[in-house]
Amino acid sequence: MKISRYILPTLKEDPSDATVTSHRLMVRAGLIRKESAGMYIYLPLGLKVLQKVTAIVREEMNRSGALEFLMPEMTSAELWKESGRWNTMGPEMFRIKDRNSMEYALAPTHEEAFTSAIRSLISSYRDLPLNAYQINTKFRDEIRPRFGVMRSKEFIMKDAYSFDMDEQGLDESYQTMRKTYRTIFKRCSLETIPVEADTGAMGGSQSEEFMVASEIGEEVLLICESCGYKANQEKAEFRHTAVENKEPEEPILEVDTPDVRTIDDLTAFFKCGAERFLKSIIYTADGEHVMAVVPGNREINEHKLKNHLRAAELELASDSAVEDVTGAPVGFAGPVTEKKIRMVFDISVKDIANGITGANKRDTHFTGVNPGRDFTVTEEADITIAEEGDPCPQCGKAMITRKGIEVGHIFKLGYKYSKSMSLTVLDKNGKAVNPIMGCYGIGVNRTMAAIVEQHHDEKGIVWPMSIAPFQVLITGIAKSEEEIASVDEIYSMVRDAGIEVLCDDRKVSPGFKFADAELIGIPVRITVGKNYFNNNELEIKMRRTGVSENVTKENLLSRIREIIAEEMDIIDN
RNA sequence: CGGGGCGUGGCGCAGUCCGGUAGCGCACCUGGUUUGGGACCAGGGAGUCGGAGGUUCGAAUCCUCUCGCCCCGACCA
Repeated sequence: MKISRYILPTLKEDPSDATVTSHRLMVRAGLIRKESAGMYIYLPLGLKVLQKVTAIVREEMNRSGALEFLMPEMTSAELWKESGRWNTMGPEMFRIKDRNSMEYALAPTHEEAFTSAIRSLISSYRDLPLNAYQINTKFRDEIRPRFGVMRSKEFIMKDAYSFDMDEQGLDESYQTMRKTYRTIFKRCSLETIPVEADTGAMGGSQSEEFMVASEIGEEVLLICESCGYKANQEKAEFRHTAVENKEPEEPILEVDTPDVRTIDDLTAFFKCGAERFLKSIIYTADGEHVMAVVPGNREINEHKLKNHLRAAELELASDSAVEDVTGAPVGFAGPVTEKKIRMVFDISVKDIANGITGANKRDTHFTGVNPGRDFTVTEEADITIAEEGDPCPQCGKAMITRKGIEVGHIFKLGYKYSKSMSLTVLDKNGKAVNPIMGCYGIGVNRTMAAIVEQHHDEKGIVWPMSIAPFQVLITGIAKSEEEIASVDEIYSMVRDAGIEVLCDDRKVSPGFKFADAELIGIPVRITVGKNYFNNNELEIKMRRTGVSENVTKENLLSRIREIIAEEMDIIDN
């Protein structure tokens, strides 16, 4: 391909709306253009990269034995009603109607669609195990799309769904996908960290997310460098050490605390550490009010709380609801009360001695509050967020935190969909049983953006050979007609050898071409200029290392093939 | 949805406070000179100043409403 016949709108200046490196570089290098908020156009160069990523995903999925499908993007409301998600999916799902008022969803995911499709295709245990997948667009009405294609309203996902006869089979399918994912990301030259993930309240027993460590990541990971425990903060546990030698109990006292509501206010007022307070927050879980009580120095992990409560919806109670429930304005709630409200205590609450808590009365707190004596720990669970430095749940060593971009997710679904949608096969005894399912997703566009995050320098993108839009860029610096013909001859030779090559034949200055070459990041650059016209020397320069070498025209092809093989080798090993 | 910011040729911005009929850089077109690290000269095309309404002799500028976009928080690949 010649650039003179290509659309390659590179930009010298950063787009004003791009805040992260991958977004900035993808726009500047002419890979993508914004169509509107959360929707992007892939220009020819960007599409090539996307196709390379897609090809790797497809190859590895096929190698794992999975079968590729292509599902409709418009999924009928009936499907979603069967599983119950028509109501629970909420505003994130785009819903549309046809002229006959038939309702559809623009698929945000395809569990229902695949379960339904497979239901009509299989009937015997002999058909299992089965892993069905597709590479297709997903639509999600994101609250806030951002970071370019990293989080968009429309994106390409590889989604796979496994069907097995039993848990052991599911585990095998899950482990196969786990391995496949590691291979896929490795082939994309993307370093990922698999972490334990939240499985949610709706069932599902095991789940891992594949994270790319990055400062712009929207996920927080807790990592134990000692034993290798890795988990998403939503899920991460930490070891609670029981306090020995508690202080002697003091009497409970009512204290006037005018307008002292927050933990910061309280520590200033009482001149003591935040851990002494019993932070009591009122939530609404599926319509029921719940008081969550945690030590004042810790944050509530709403995922853990939601899972513990087995709630579908969990949100902070409104100010008026708090007043109804506690009899006091927000800021004065506490577990010492006659009121009937469900309370969930973090497992470390029972160790607090002579604590301070709201008195459920305006401008009033209790001091000297002791669990067991002043209130009963009725319901106990781990409901706080693990933080940097907390002891690892496995080995007790201090954990560190990292930010991560989630590029893949594998999940043991269990029977949720096979049961709710009546997917059955006959087992060996002729009895109808529900297969057990797993689901496995990779964000393809996000993977592409994550690769740019991991492979760039101050001049631009540095594509790994495996997903580069072209393997080789020829930069022609020709003046006369003869020289132009000469560049063209080199280009034809490389192209005809089956090498993916882009030729910069534009009539612009060399510096301009070199700067663009670095911006778009094609791994190998061949400069055809005066050294070639005069001395038969072609310069090969590697984008990744900056190392250059000279070859003759005769040796060019063999040397390029060698370099491509070497670069692919680096990725594989 | 809450908080903050921004909408001016394709892109990046100035002009807005203090009203006088739109400008700069990049990109684009023509001609010429250059060209192994983002060349130069000359000429040129391109903007309902996000939209609607209002105030005014006169609005990019002031007022009202509205739409869009970006950033910070709760969802997710």
